[in-house]
Amino acid sequence: MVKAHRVTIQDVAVLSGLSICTVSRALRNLPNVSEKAQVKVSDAAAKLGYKASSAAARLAGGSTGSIAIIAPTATAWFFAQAVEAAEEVFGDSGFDTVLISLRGKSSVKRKIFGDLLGLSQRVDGVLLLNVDLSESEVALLAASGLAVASVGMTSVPWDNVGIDDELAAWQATSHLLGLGHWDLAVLSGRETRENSVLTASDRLKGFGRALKDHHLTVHPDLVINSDSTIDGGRKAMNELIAHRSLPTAVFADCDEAAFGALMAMREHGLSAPKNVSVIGIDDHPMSWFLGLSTVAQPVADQGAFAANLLVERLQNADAPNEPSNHFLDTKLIERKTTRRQR
Amino acid sequence: MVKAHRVTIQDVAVLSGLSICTVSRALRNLPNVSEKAQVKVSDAAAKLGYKASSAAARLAGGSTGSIAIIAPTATAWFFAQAVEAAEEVFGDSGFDTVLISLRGKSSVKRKIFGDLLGLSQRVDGVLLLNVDLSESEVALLAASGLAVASVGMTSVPWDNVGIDDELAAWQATSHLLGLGHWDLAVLSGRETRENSVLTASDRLKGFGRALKDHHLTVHPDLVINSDSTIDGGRKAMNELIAHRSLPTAVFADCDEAAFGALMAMREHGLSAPKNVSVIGIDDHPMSWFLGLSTVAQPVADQGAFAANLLVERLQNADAPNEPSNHFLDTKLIERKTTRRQR
DNA sequence: GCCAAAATTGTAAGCGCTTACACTCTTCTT
DNA sequence: AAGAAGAGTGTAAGCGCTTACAATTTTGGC
Repeated sequence: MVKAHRVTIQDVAVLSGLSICTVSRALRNLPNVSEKAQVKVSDAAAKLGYKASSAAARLAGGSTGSIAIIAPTATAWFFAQAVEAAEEVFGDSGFDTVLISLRGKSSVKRKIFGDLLGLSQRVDGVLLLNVDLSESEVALLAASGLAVASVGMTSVPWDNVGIDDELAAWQATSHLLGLGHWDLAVLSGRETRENSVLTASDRLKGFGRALKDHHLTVHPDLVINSDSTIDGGRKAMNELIAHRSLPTAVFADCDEAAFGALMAMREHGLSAPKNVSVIGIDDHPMSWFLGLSTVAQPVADQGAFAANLLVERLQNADAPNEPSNHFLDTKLIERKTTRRQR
Repeated sequence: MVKAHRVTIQDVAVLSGLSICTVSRALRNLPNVSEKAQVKVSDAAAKLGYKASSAAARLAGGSTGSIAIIAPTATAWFFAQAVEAAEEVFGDSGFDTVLISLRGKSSVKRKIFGDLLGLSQRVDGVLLLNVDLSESEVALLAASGLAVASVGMTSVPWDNVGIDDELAAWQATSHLLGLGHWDLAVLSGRETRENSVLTASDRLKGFGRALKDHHLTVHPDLVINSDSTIDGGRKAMNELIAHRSLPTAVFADCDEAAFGALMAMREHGLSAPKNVSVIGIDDHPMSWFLGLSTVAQPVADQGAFAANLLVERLQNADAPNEPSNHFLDTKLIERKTTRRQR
């Protein structure tokens, strides 16, 4: 048996009786290739099971065949869902997915932006999931030559998919207000300059707008910073219970934080909706079980949608249409952790 | 301003006054480089901010600087945790992480193994998370030239980290038995030939062994196949409730399935431990909240540990010590979903 | 039918790195 | 002190692909 030799473009060229150059063009569907040649090449490539070496392609100035997903974390429910959905789209389109989790470390983000050239050497595009970027970082990325798309980011010069975070928060808060609550606290995702969940500020805005609609104002003491995790929600709620006056209702800006809040309440012998009404955003699979009222959002859809936009950009780099911004619908789901305030 | 030109090894060579070749060797810490040269090169590289092009390196026969993580899914709690922990280790060691989620699709696995050569062209190593491999696939991988490590896989010719799944299941089951239950059902992760959670069969074994220790036998009707997800557990439990006689206790082989089981019970007006005692494995963050008895396992630790082993192999390819197999400890956590059977 | 323009195909020069091999100095031997 | 062995360094040939640009063939107009 002959030594396993990688099938190269050369082999395809020989088998199809054409030059390497023509093969290269045919394989990439470039113009100026006759149909005959096109067919011959695809046949030969198929017969040989040829797959271009992404390393060689990249080195010569072509594409790498991989896309990076950058997310604040890969463990939170939202991100795990979105990452997997996007990975599926990328995989089906023949791209490798490079996962980069910021893990709350500004150092990771700094490393990436400090070596954007390096990144662009290794991937063709970047999918950002709720990454809090400074203006200069946005500019850098936009100028990097990388294709970019994002989930949950607004006013950004590339395709974006998300929900209307302000509206979602407004829906949740209005639900509480409609139930007669007027003493509300909010567990709001941390918004550090460094890296955080961008949606948090919009959600806080929505909370504020709902209050305003009811001629109420936001009391700073009742805006609690909270990591968007179960533990974060728990700590935030504990703080609220321990150090501040207990409101009659709490809006957590994601379900996991709401879970944590419920936990904290339980630890203090409190429960929802008896002592405090609680509502979240997400419709996490556990929410139904816990009876958590929430505002549902399609998560996997967002990831897949954005991934598709990115792939399309990559595949027809020639059609430079405007960056688009898509909003997916959210829906209030009333369950058992919220009830009318007497 | 001069056009941004990638800093190449050539630049480093010129600045350090040495040949490209020496620079290349120095940068990779190969032998036969004088200390003087070593210093000059690192200085020059640092000053220039030089980073080798992984594409060029790979093409020339060097390493790619990336590692693939292959997991049955990226959304399940266990995998999300392990993936992130491993990604952190890889990132800190300068490797890119390529995420490949099988998503229960045998086609994905087939694609990978059908083009292992292609994979080995794109990554230096592979971290397998509970991937159910056939013997031939194991052989292929082992022969692929890729460095391999895994989590939760046994009798495999590469480094592995896991828990003693059989023991964990035994602990959970024994707890139930010790409480006086003898009519037990098990929600067991699906073990299709294609791709599934490998640990499932070991956990089933542990369940069986515990029964045997108590001179009981496993009743096939009470072994329910279940996806290792909330929804899977829910369906499995629904099936159990609807079509089979209700046991006094249920062992779910992961916490998420246990959550689903609890949900199903709730839907039928049942609750744990009143009607049925329920125990899982994992110690998911929600388990405490739900009072779920379980067997805790360190998840991020497993991912990080295995990732470190892999990185070490990659970094000293010269020291070919035996593949090692590490077991991390598990611990029974008794909470409120299990109680003594009267 | 003849010639310019357009369409197609081929040639060859890299992309930035690794590595076999040749070469130049140092060290030890004896 | 001459020669062998070894350490350190350089030369040059690729790795498999893309892409100017040159060469060739086809097309179309008159």
